[in-house]
Amino acid sequence: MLLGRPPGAAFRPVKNGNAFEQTVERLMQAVKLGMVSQGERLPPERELAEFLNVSRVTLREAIKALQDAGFVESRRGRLGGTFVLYDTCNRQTVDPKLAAKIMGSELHDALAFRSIVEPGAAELAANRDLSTDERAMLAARLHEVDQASPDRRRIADSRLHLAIGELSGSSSIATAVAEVQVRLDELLAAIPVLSRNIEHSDSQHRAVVTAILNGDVRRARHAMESHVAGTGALLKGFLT
Amino acid sequence: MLLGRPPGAAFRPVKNGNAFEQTVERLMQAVKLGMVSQGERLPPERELAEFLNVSRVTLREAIKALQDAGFVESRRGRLGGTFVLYDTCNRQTVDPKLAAKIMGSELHDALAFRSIVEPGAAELAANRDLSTDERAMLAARLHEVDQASPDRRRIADSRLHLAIGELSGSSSIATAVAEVQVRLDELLAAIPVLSRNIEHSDSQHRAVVTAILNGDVRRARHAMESHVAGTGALLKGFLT
DNA sequence: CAGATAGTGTCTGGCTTCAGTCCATTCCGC
DNA sequence: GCGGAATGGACTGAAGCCAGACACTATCTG
Repeated sequence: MLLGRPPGAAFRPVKNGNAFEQTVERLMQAVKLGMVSQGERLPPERELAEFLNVSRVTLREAIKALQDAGFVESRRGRLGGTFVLYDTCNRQTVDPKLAAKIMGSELHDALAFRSIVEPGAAELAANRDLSTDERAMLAARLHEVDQASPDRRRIADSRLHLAIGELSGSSSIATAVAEVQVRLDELLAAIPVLSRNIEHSDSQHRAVVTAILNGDVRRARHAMESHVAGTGALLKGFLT
Repeated sequence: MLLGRPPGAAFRPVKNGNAFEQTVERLMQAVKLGMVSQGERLPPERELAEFLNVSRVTLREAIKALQDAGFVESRRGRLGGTFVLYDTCNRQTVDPKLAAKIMGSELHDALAFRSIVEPGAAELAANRDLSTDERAMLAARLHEVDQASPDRRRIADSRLHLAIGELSGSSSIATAVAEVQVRLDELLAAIPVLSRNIEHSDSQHRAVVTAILNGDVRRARHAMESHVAGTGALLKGFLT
């Protein structure tokens, strides 16, 4: 695998892999990041296929794979659909080999990207006029993290960050936040759950959410900057 | 085209279209944004196909399409390759219908994304230890914009922004900047070339580049923020 | 009980895309 | 000049993916 210098953004890949694998991965992510939770139903196949821009056959093959792996279950009939059985807590922690592989610039890049995207999302969210529902949803996500048992903490954290992405009001930003979460998820799950770290992280979460709810743009950005810098440093420290 | 509510980032498309069209578009972009300029040669087909993650057949079909359209020319032999004939200055300006269509949230989203990504890129670039070559390259890009004739201005502007993206040191950020440029390119090309606007934009470009070269992180971000806010407002004003 | 409805499950024919192989052309170094 | 190297050009068989039609099942509504 001896490639020459990598090309710039001009000739980056047009696609990432085959449709089937991509679809499986996307669905797994939706479960692992808590975008759909245990017991919930996925959209009907026809809709989902359209969303993912994939044929129904391909989508069904992907779902079949998840069924075989025991993650989802499909039922027919009017109230049928595909339901999430286990959202993957109790995941095995990342193996050091993988971590080392990823370390080589992948991690650095992901963290840099995050340090731009997430504070931006917080800023945009703080700058918007949030509806009552949106405010309630954000508060609920924060509360989930606060109350989460250790094995559900990671997923609750994801959901909070994802929510802030959505509240930015820009679907591109929301997508970017989701992408960041996916890239870092496994590594973040490997950080040992020390109460010291958790308290710190929780207080930063609170600061971010409070600033957003108060429409304090500068503080929202700044709080999120500290937060991602903090967990970034933790990650780098833990993986070296 | 009556879709229900759009799904969140969870079920965003796995791919955007067929490989052939995507490839054509990617190559066109590389030309239109000045990533490869007039007279320059594309990488050899075998490499390029690997970069784009597309089979050589597909790539060749795409190149064939560009040949038929008269944008590139291929020559065989040891010093052969595929050469760019015309980088598309003298493009027709955007038709108002398209603009109106795009206006509906697409423009808003693109500008929001840009307002996060480009200042972030400037900040990261300012924060890096740039090599002599990199510093020279950045200065050269700035000079190109300054000196550009009206019909080459858009392309020079793109190249400057793209360069800052690359200098961020994060390939994800570089990609995001490229994506933003692609999304806004046609619209930006439609802004009338008033010397008032140009001077203002130029002085902002200078401020950004100076701050980056001086390693002044805060000023770099701030200057870029003003710049994108400015052209954003100009765009919205012009298209309504 | 008899549709109507909203889902999953199955099949088919055809287009797209792929990896691999070999050919043709041009230039370089000896 | 002559052989090697670097490129574009052409072909093939297999695999992937698609749109669409049809079948099945469970629930709701009258």
